[in-house]
Amino acid sequence: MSPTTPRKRLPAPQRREQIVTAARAVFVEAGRAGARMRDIAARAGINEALVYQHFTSKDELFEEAVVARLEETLAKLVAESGQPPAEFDETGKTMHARTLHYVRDLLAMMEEVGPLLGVVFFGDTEAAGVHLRDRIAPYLAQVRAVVEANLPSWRHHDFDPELSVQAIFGAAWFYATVARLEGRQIDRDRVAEALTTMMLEGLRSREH
Amino acid sequence: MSPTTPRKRLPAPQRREQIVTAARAVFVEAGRAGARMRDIAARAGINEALVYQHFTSKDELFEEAVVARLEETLAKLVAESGQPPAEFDETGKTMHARTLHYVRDLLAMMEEVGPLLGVVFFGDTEAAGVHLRDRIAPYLAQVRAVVEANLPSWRHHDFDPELSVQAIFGAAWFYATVARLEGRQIDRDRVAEALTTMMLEGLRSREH
Amino acid sequence: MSPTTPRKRLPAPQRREQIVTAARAVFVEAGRAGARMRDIAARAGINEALVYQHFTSKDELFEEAVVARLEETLAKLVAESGQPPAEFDETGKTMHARTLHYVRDLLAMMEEVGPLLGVVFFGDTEAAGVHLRDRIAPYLAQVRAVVEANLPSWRHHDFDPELSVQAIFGAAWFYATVARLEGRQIDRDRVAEALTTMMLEGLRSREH
Amino acid sequence: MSPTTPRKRLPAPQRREQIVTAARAVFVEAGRAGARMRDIAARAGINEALVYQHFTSKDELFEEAVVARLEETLAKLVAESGQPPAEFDETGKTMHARTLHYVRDLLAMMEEVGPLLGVVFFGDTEAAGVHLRDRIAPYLAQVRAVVEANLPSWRHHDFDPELSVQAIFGAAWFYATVARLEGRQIDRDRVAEALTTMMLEGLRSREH
DNA sequence: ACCATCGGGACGGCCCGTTAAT
DNA sequence: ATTAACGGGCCGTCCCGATGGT
Repeated sequence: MSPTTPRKRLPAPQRREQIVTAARAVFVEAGRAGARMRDIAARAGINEALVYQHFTSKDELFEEAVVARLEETLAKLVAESGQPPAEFDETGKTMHARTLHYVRDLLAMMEEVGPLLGVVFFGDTEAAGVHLRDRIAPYLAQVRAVVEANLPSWRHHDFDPELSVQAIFGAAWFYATVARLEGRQIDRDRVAEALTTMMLEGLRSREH
Repeated sequence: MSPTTPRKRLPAPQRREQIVTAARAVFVEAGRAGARMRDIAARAGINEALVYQHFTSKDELFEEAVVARLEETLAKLVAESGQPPAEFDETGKTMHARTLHYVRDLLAMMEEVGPLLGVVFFGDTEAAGVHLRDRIAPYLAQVRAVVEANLPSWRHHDFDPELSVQAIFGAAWFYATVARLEGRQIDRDRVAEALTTMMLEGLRSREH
Repeated sequence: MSPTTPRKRLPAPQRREQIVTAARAVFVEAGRAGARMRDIAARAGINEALVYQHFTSKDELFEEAVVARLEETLAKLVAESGQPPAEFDETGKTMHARTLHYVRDLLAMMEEVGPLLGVVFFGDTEAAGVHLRDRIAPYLAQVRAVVEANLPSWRHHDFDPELSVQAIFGAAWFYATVARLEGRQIDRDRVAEALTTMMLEGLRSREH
Repeated sequence: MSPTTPRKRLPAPQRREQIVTAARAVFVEAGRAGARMRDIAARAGINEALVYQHFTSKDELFEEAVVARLEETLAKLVAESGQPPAEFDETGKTMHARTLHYVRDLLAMMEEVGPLLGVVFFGDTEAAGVHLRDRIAPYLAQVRAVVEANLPSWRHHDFDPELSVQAIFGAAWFYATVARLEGRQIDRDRVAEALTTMMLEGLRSREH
């Protein structure tokens, strides 16, 4: 009906992708259980039965549309994050730059998949636990590993890398979530800079 | 009637509370749409119809069990948070103590109502927006107001109070969520101290 | 709506019975898979959901409405069939009378549950095999046992009791089935007499 | 196309036959309504849509695969059954031989199409009535006619030919059905001989 | 006033029989 | 001969009113 959605006879992979996209939107809007297969089909502009020619169940569709996408994006983020340290970072500028880069990517990712993370975490507690352990925690662990590998290259207080990683992750997630729900756009550069500075330098200043 | 289940006649407020508690648990486990009135009644150990004599609908029950509880707890947190500034905090110790106190309360709160926040935020996008605006954002705003009121009393870099408040809020939320899903306990004192220090002093140290 | 079906608030056992009766009729009319839960509910004059408060699934309903009923009726038939032999039956009159009695009961039973047997046997092959083995064959075996116990009491050719039992069973079944499908009534006395005579005396006469 | 399944272009009649055979098997296994077009296609090793290029509907396929086949086989049975009487059959041997022949053919037929008969009779009552009247009863009538035509040629008691024909038909059907469901093979010669003797001579012996 | 049983409109996930486009 | 598509319907269940007992 709408001219944007080509109505008929798509090759299977395209159709799959289309369905996955529609499903993602509906899952985000209504939650895991609240999402209706009918709505997903409708949003994809197709018949409900057709969905079942590409996915065997709602669960499978959720897996592909939400969980897999979330994982992929996390993987990409982590892949880009960390190189081994260079020489000792006397001024801390390198550290700042690298953290800033990571935080900006993190924010970008959260804009995209933040809702997915929420849907996974707060859709069904049992499933959430499994997903966290199998698909999400490993990436957090990798980021922590990078942080730890970098420890010798800069001057820092004693701190818990795992906690720090989760803190910045959570900060970005929440900030993106609020912005999304308020319909605001994120000024990624500004926010990333602010978060990075806060983390590395702290809010308190020790000189007058 | 059956000898196995001795039915009890409870006064209304008690019954309500019992139902609300059961409902909260089920909403957290299964999400807003995924929660079944059947399960809620079963968990409260009563008949399904009885629920409807105390609450007119699932929505009302959700409101009371999840949203209202969330709001109450937030209100309590905020109420405890901020006094007007004392004299100028030269060493920053006062600031540290007050922040630490807040973060510890925040963590405690998140353990309790973190899941509720998640269920509200990721259950139904439309409702989430409204809840954020009407019931949650105001409290964040109050915290920010306290932060701003305190600004003259300590030495600090230039920073965005709103962002900082959200960052710490998100950090605590995420940390509590992960711990819950992993079945871990939170060492509230340690974590609060670590988060506070990170925020105020930063990770980087400027002296060798 | 119809005055014959009392519309509301039946005690559970009555309701169950009502549903079972309706289900039986629909299963017979449309076959196991062809029967629609909607039609069953409609014929019972109730809502479909109510059916599921008394039976957990279509399969369970089939079991109770068709298989259990079939088994019960078979059990009753068999229970009435065989006493141990009396003294030697010189003229064969006793044997005739007893066989006649059995065949008449058999015919009566077939009018009632013949269709059920058909639905079980030709609804789903796999299930049919199980039902035959577990619920029907035992009764045929019992009848055969009675026949065998009676063997010494009358003068007979050499014959296979099992085959004979199945033959008369099948004959009665088929006859009843045809009559039902043709909308005819069975003249039970006449048919039982004819079948009995045929079995015991044969069609051929050896004297002019 | 795919290397695993070499698709073959079959001439139409072959393809039809292939489909019909598959359909028959599925109809027998699952009943008329329980049979799925998908399963039929799968069993024929072809695509589901292809079925619809040879048969316009499931009903037509049922007609061809089940009803027509049943009718054909019945026709063949009847065609072979009855010659006009020879001279008077004093000893009854000829009658015995001819009956035996018929019963053996009947058994053979039942092994093949017994299930089809069941599916027709117990799939849908309404259709069953029509099929009985139009396609099956006529053959039974023909057999009865043969029996009646032969009446003067042998010495017999007074009996109802129609009932006798149905009795032996039902006996054979039931016996074959039980054997099939129990996974047993039928010893056609022995069973035919036993049934024939039982019918003609009866079970009771009048000499000591 | 509190509680359970009985009852139903509406819809959820899933898929069946069938048609068009290629 | 295949791949893509869909109208409609099935089984099962969900949320919720009435009705009746203690």
